Amino acid sequence: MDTQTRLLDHAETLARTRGFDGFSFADLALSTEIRKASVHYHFPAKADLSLALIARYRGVFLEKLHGISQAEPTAGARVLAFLDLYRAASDGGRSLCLCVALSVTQRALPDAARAELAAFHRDVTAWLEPVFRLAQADGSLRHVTDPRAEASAAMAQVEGAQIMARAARDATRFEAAIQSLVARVI
Amino acid sequence: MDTQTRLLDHAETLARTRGFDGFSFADLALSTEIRKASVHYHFPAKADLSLALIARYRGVFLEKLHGISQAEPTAGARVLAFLDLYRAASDGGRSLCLCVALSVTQRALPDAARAELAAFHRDVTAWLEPVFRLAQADGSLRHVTDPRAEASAAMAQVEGAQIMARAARDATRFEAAIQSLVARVI
DNA sequence: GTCTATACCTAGATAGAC
DNA sequence: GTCTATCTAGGTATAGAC
Repeated sequence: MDTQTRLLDHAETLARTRGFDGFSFADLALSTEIRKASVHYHFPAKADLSLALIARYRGVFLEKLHGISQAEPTAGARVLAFLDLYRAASDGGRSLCLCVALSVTQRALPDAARAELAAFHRDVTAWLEPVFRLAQADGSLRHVTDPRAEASAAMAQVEGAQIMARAARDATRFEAAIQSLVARVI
Repeated sequence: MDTQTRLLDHAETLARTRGFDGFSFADLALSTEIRKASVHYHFPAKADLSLALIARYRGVFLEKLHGISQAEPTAGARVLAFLDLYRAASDGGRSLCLCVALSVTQRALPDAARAELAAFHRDVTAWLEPVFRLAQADGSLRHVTDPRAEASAAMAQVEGAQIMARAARDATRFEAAIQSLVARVI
């Protein structure tokens, strides 16, 4: 695997477990076993790293969503698979979705990274909305009256669930927070 | 107003707008117009400040919740008032509830602060659960089947809504993310 | 209680050799 | 592409005068 990819992999893990401001190029250098200056060769500034991270993450995540659409015919099954994605990202409260991890970063991200982040949110809700619309048609999820509102709400709920699990370092908090959605699946 | 209180007020604002790691004692000294060393006199380490902040915040927030219970007789009205609290805390995407701001902090909080944070989450969901139970009795909120699950979900939803509004610096994201809950009020 | 001054450390980033 | 060495800025914290 090339150095660039290894750096992104380790940086993603660090950003998601400690927050983007919670690791330094020194930490990244340690975990990839190269020197700090070499990290700067690949990513001159941390701002460059943030952009590369979120851009890659968005592509990979969208692929997964499309995979769900192809594998699951019903809206209920798609929502459950969506929750699986975020459950995995939460990793028992040890980790956050990269999007959440960067969203809560204090230090100003470069405009390009902020735009990627906004695009990520837009893409995910844009994927969710037709899922809830499908639910109205196939009846595999109860009480859907406004697919657009449901899409926003579901995203907020999984993001909040990750935060709660992380604060308590307790995986069951995530489950408790999404239970109301799971229970609506027929 | 005494210095201690002024320090806590400014520190709370800074923590909620920039994140707890996003301000330094130097920033706090600047905004309160005393010297950095004097800040250290009141709060020897930043860990002490985190604990004082969350402990005070929990008390104040619980007071507000009790106020809602007394002022609003129906479950629907209580949920709307609860949302008002978080809408105000979000301040158009410029701010976060202190609890969220500290929950997403990268740097390890002292155990006592972590315990306060967990207690805050526990207290709020403990307040929400009987509200949803009341909804089942008074019919002022649609589709409540599991008050306990609803309490967890509502908390996740408002926390996630704050994160989304903050990431986009856009107040309408908060509204969009809680719309599904608002629409359930009769 | 508040101040000036300072010590210590870490993070981000660059220079220049190999 | 990777290294050693170094610079600078800023954050946390303390000493000691007033």
